[in-house]
Amino acid sequence: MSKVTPISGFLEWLPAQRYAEQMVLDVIAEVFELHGFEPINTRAVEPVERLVGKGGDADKEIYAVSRLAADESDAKEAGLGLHFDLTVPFARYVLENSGKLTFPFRRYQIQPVWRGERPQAGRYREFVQADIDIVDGGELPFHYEVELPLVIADVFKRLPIGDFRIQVNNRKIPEGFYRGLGIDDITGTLRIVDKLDKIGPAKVKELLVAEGVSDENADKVLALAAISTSDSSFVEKVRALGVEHEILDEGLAQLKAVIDTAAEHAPGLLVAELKIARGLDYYTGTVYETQLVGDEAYGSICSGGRYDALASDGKKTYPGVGLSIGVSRLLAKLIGERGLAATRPTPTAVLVAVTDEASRDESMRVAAALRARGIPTLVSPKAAKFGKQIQFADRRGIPFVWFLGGESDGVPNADQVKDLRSGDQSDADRHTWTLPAEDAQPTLHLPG
RNA sequence: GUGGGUAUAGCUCAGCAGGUAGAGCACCUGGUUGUGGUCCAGGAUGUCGCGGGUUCAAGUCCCGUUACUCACCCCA
Repeated sequence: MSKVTPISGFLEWLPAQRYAEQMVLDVIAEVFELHGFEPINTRAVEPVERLVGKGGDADKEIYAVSRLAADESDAKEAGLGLHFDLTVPFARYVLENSGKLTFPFRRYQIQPVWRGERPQAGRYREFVQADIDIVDGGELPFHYEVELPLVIADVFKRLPIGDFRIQVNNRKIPEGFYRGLGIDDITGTLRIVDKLDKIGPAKVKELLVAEGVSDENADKVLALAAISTSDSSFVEKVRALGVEHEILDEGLAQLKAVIDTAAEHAPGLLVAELKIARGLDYYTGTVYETQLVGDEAYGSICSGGRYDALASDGKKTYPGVGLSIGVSRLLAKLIGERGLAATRPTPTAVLVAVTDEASRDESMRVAAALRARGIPTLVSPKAAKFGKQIQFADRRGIPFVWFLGGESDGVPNADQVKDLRSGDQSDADRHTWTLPAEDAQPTLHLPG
């Protein structure tokens, strides 16, 4: 083999970083469960035909999976591809298990997904998503669209990720608004408006006019997109633009409900942002997008929305609403750049020193006693000088070193434990000694 | 898929008018004969991404190639 090199777009952490990531994942799962979501996992592959056409123009990003030794008989089987999100497999899962699931079904799912696109900052070819979705057969009550962002807000509030902002819009607002203006190409218009942050209002207007939108209407489209409020005052601002349409009314009422409820349960975290569009194909109601404050250009770290037809078996349609946390993107920023870390870099709390190889058995007994009481413990690999053994622990971030008492003149001495941070060393009993509270359960912290 | 940048020690990088490779950090040993972090003194380390060309001589110039990276598209 030649030189080992990283593969672009595939993120791998060092142990301390992975440890922090794991703690984040634990918090996410825990909060999802607090909100009544049940865990599922789906296989990594789906038939290619189920994948294509389901994710906008994701087709060209799908990784195909085949055996190296595949021959013609294999070619007759359905081609397999790695899933590029968790929604498509979930939809399939719902259909496959519809008889065994109870609806409305609330599930969470934390898994890697794969997209064969060109990587760049915050974009990977393999990344982890943490999804929650609520799906029902036939009709899905609107109130779930209010509930979901509150779950996400709860997750983020429990993580030291700094300030964040969940932006919410409702697809019915631009749709109704555009229809009220007489614009028919809803998706095309949205697609152009979606570029607002990148190219600015002047360019957007140019593109709109080029698409046949009148100068006056283009201004109104831009005026709508400019509306951003943290309370329900956006309703009056939209009204002030003087456009009337039934769908617009519905959208405004729904978005108002989301924002009003959020004002009570997650004050300041949700913003009505009428320019966001999201996944142009299948979203039909509320859409969400989340930015880290100060890193808005980094991209959304949590997105989703309402779709009327998550899945359909021909007879029955399953509408759903879901949100997906881009765990890899979020952590590449927080762990990779902002230094988010656990309060110690390793799960190990104690290194039991080995005085000499003859007493290694005794060191192992100490370790067993500590482990039995839930204290992560490692026995020193070598009976090196104590200075070396302390250094071994220190370099790994193991906070405590345990020394056997041994005996002098036939009288046993007490074991001792040393706290490497303070240098304090004192007698300790292997059957009763416990970690200080702050060491018993490492937590996440963000420097600065 | 399109366009730009980079590629030298484990890491961050320097090197140039073409003349057989350097710094800092990290690492190892000792000072410190069983208690770390500091300090001092020593020490090891490179197919200079790969292939070809020009040249007496190429890390340095030219061509190609691969990988990484940034941006566009789109998205978590």
